[in-house]
Amino acid sequence: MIVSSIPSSCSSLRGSNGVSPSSPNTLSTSTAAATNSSMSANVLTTHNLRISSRSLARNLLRCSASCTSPNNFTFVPVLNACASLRALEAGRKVHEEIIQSGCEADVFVGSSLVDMYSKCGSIEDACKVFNNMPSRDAVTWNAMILGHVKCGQGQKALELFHQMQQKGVQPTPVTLIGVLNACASMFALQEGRCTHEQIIESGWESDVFVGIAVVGNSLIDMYAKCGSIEDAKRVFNKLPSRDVVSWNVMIFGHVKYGQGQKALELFRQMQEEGVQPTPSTVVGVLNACASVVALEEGRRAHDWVIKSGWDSNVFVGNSLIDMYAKCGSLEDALKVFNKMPSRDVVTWNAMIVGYAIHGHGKEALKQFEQMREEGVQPDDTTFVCLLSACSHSGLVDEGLRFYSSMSTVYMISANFQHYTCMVDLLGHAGRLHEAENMVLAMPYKPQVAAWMALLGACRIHGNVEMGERAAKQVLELEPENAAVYVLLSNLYTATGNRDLSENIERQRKERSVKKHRGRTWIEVDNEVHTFVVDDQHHPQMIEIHAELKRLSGLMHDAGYVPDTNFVLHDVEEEEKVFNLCHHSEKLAIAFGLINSAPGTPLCIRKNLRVCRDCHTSTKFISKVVGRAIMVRDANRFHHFQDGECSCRDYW
DNA sequence: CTAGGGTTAG
Repeated sequence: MIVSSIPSSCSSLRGSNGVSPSSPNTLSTSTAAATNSSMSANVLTTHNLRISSRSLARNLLRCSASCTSPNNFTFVPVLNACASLRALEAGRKVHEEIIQSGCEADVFVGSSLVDMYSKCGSIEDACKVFNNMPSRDAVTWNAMILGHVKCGQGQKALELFHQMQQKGVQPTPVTLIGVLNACASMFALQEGRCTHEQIIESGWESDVFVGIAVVGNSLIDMYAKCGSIEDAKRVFNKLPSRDVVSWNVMIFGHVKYGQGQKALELFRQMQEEGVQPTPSTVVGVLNACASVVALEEGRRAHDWVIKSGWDSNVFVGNSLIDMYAKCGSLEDALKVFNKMPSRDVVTWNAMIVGYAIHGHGKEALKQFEQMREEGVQPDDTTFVCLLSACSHSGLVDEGLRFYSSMSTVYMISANFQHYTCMVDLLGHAGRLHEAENMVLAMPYKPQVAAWMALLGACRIHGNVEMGERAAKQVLELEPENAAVYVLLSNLYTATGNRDLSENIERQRKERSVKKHRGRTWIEVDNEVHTFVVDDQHHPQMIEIHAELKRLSGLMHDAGYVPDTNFVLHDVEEEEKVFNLCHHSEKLAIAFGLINSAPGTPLCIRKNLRVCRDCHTSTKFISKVVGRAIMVRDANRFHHFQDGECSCRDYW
């Protein structure tokens, strides 16, 4: 009956053959579908997101303008369409018509308006509509809560939840999803726990765990994002029915907290249980591969992506680029990039970063030029990527130029990450005073990262006074920051202040600040192996130690002299006597040499920065065994070959 | 009418 109410001028927009996303007629067909409430707006949301929002919005407008008497049933799907296409202006026009037609007071229409405005990025308008509504139901409140979460106002979302309860409106499962998302977005573990308790106490738990996995999944996600993997696991194990999203959030949670291997195990387990993966799963798996340099495992995932036909998915493509770059194969990253049918700004950023971490600054800048030529608008992350590319390659002038053009040409204002990159860039280049001025010039309270970058630069260039200033600032903000003690102690040692160095170590111990353990990963025969400092538990430890002894002899003959003057900054115990076996990196290298075919390059990943001693000894190892060794540390790649390293900025 | 998980940087 709704269809029959559409006047003849709209009939050209009406389609009866469903929706075919690839045909040029999709626009008009689905617009009519949206106008027909019985077909629901889902048809439109699922099929048309790829189509230019402007042209669809035009069609919608044309349609709604020519319909003589639209009612509340016609407005809702039209608002939905505007929301899913982020067509704010079209949405406003529809709003005007709603006011004229007098359906403004309808709860359904009001809720849809709130939803439309918040999805189109105008939370102010959403609030205005909400405040003027004569009656609101749970859906209205939900739309408001979710709207605030999506625009980053988690605190406001929680306040709305409390108001909703005060007004006696019963929360629905969707409310809980919104509240849990709000907690996750603010890393508010306490608040999240309270919500969990509330769910149990209120007896909504039966709904949560039996009827709808979505709330359970949101709980897992909230715990994982707030850093409590243990709680996430507990909820996961209690879920009576797990779906693919339950597994996905677990996989992501583990990757994010440095447990890439565990994430890969979860994925295997998921397959054993016969759960069908989704593109999201692949993204999680590729992230996990990138985090532990599992190149072979990553390639297998890529094969499977192609078989599943997901290679045109932008998220998947972006993750593939990232995985290949972080696993050391820029060639494969570029191949994926070139084959992608559609790219977004993230695709370009990922490629720029790929070049950056490999120390190919010039290529990174070329990639940016190409991006501009193709008319892709850079975002704030693009500039973080570019500035770090300049920093890694010592391109100071270029970095300064990007920094200024960012705000003048691209209208992107500098955030604290950009400042940190600039401090790093200037500091590495030895322009310490300019770097310090950069920190002091930050328009907001300087963050720990900026002071750390300055301290790192002082360590490289041996500026004790400034280093002490920076360290003091960090400790005021984060007294538990172990890296400050390590860097400062190394700075003292490097400048011949042994007493001061020992003193700072003593202070660290007195305040019981624990150093992070150094960890190294290496993939051999499709399997990832992990080593920690002073590892004694590996089944092949005897062979590994024998190999290190052999290497040590060869290196000695080749002229290697260990630098015992330097505190090894990734060892747990204060151990100044040089010992090859301490470093997780050396254990991994020895393991790789024993277990892989001669001539194949070794690719290693560690969680801390490569220290000076590791750097020198790895150079020697690459020389005496004639193997290329690639080490990916916390920030970048170091390519060692025949006793040389491609990276020259620190040593 | 509202509804869970996804890509890049530090």
